[in-house]
Amino acid sequence: MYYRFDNVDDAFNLFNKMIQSYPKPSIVEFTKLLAAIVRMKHYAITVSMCSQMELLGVYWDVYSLSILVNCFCQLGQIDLGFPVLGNMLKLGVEPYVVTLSALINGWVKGIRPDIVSYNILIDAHYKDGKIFEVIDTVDTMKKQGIEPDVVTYIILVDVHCREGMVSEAKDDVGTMIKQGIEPDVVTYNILVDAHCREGMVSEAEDIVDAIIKHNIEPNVVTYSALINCHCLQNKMYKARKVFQLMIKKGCAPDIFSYNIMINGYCEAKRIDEEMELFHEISQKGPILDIVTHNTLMQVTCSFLSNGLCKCDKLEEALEVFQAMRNSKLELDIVCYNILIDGLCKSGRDCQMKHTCCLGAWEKMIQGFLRNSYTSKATLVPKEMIGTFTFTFSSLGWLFPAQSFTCQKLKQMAGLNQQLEQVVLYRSVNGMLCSILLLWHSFKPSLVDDRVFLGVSTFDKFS
DNA sequence: ATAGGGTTAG
Repeated sequence: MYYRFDNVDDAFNLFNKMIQSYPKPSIVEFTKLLAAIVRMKHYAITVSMCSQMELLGVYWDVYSLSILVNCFCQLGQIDLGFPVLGNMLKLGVEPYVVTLSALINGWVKGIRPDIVSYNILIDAHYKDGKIFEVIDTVDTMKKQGIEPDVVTYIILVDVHCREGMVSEAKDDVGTMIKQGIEPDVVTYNILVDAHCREGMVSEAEDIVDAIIKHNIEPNVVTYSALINCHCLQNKMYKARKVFQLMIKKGCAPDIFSYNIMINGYCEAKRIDEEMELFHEISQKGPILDIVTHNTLMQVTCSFLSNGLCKCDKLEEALEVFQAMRNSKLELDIVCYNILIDGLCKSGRDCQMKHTCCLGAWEKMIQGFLRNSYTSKATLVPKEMIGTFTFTFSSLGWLFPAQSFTCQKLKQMAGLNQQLEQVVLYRSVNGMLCSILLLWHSFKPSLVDDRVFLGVSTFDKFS
């Protein structure tokens, strides 16, 4: 049985029931719940739950550990995350030294890594840009008598594709087949996408034709990659054609396909068609997500640089932003960057900036409180850099490192005297991550670690 | 029950 939730709150409620029940549910039950939350891409919440489970003395197994480790990887917290894992497992080892290799090297109490553990680690190394480690881990795995499977090969194919080595990626697929591992639609999707990115459109189309002949049905990802390919070349009529073909073949467009189309129309400055499509999804399509909204904000903000209709366009972007704040959508770093960029371009309207800062503040505090990272916040020191106060905090868990955002904020702070303080956060491993803008209504004297330590201090602001 | 693919800012 799987869990499926419409929103995180329901999952959260169930989790709270589970940790209060007696006898306490088995790790299997917890794992099913965690898996459901991971499917909703709420990695930080999952980590937080794992940490509470540890306090309850739940026994970990290779499945639950894989989920946890994967969350760290998805959060881009490879260096930071694994020590926490080590700590959680009470290995009694110095923090910052232990990594997932603890699991791989068999240091973790009797839990043997399986093919999934290895694939997660291989993928994590790859996403971290450590290609040597990718190869190394594959070797280690083989030495342990675990042979690469289709997922392992897919990562290797992806490595070659992202390095622009498309023909090498094709060779990988040949090797797979020789090893008796049948490439699946995911494998071919990577190849199709890679060819599109290299501008080899007809080759991409040939691959799709070839896989159909091999009785592999293209799926929504295959079609989306092709659609995106045409969009990137500004050939919207072709994109539309594939979009319609997909529907005709009984493959329902998902939010990705719609977002790709909408973005394509935006880039082509065909706003009418973009809005038409937007209304189409609003009525009968999948639920609009953060990317859809961000794209809408982006298209209005893109007018700002042309020096056209400055204020009303920014007003439009702010309306979208407001709608997002009122929704259950979790605002992300791209959202803030688009808005901050728009604010910079549009001059220095205080009211607008106020809206932006307040939003950033509220969302971060909400996320922070819900994820209950209070204990992590106490672990970290504080330092001053330049004219800004950099405070170390666990807010980095909410947003990954973004130096661009920080630059924009500095620019903005310089422009606006009323902005009393810009506080930039760094995660423990020293990477710039989230931003918090403190508006003048918040007393600067409260700008210290206490601000982040929980509800009691938060009350002072609300 | 866990792992892999397609979208938005710079």
